[in-house]
Amino acid sequence: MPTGAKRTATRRLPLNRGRVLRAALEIADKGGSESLTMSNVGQKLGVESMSLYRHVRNKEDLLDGIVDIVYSEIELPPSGVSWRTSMRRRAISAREVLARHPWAIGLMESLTRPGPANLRHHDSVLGVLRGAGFSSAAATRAYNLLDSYIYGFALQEAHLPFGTPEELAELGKSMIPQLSSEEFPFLRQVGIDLVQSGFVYANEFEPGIDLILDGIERRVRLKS
Amino acid sequence: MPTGAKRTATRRLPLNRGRVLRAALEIADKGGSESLTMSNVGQKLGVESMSLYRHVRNKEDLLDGIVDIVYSEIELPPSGVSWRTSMRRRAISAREVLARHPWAIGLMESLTRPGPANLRHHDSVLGVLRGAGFSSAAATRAYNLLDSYIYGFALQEAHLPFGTPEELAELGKSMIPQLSSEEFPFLRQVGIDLVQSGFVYANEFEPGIDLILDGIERRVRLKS
DNA sequence: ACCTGAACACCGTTCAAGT
DNA sequence: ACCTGAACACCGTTCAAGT
Repeated sequence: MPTGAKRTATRRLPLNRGRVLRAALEIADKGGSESLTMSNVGQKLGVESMSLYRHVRNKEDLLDGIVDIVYSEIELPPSGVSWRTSMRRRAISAREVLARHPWAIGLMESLTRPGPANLRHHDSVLGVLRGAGFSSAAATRAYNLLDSYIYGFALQEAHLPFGTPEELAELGKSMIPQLSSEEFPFLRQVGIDLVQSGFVYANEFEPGIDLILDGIERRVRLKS
Repeated sequence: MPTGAKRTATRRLPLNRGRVLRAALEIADKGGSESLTMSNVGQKLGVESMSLYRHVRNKEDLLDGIVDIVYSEIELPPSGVSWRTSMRRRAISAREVLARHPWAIGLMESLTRPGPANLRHHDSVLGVLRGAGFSSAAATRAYNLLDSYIYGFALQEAHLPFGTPEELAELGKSMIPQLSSEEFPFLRQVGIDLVQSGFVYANEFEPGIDLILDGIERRVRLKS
């Protein structure tokens, strides 16, 4: 009788939207968005892919759902500190979350149909900026500047073929010799210099955010 | 005899990589990346999808190819002007090209396997910055700041459900009433203000680039 | 109430066979 | 030399039928 007991037990846990979305998110985290198929999600839950359609309308709905979960992981901008500190903390959290779920960056179409976590997040950010005296136009501009930088940084980071200086060094060893000094002299030289100085892409994020916060303070905050 | 003459004539044009890539690019421009299937590309060329494999290794190769074409459309940074002017012109061109080919932004994975246009572009940008006295580290930082902003801006622009103030107004009419004043007060207010003032997202790009160029001038150019 | 077998339309891709 | 028919493995999705 105990034959297949475990499988049956696993099955007994009733399926629901939350379990489906969590399974999908784990699959995407592990294998990227191309591994996220309805069939894989079903398998992870001990169920056929067709069963999922009772809990999500279709794959698009599933993607919207997991993108909103990712959004919910981003720290809301703290209150009780200056707008700069608050925006800085939020930006760092956002990049961290996107680095953890790199597949999510390419799924921004979902923002056309924002989920509840997304809306709440937007409202909080705008609240902090408005509370610090930004006009609606200035708050929008500041928000857009920060998010453009954050998403663009994350987008590039997600597709970087190296992370650690060691990986960069390895990549440099194989790539740099292929860059002819006549055709790509600057690329070659900069590549050599970066490898030699142990460049770490991730360290570039905070100086960039500070530069942008500076500009916002200086040019955006009290405008219109 | 003239039966099918035209079709035959079209077929006579020998297939080659360039024709395949150009057809693929047109399809993506017209219908987005989800309409870009091997079958559609073949159809556009009067050929079965299997014939394409003589000219591209596989679909990934085809995507790499069209992304590099997109890259080639971005204006190289002009020389003979200040680094700021040069970077500004390049940035504006890059955003314009990405707005014309919004599907390309999600295909950045291809940057792991950069094509010739991509390499040439990188080399030119680094050349301008190095020529203006930027160290390798400073040039990398400046380049990364600009590109993060450009890509992030384009990524958001590509998924914006509105372009013109009229579209924004229409969207506002349908969305704003759904935002409860208790749950999303700031989002609601900012939405109302933006609609009322005729906000145009695209106009935000240049002030943002100028803010970043300012920061680079001030903080990055002469460092390390 | 919840799950699935069978079926469909559509992908990318290979390869032997056609011209 | 260039193209294609047939075939395969894999998608997302619907729906009638099962428990």
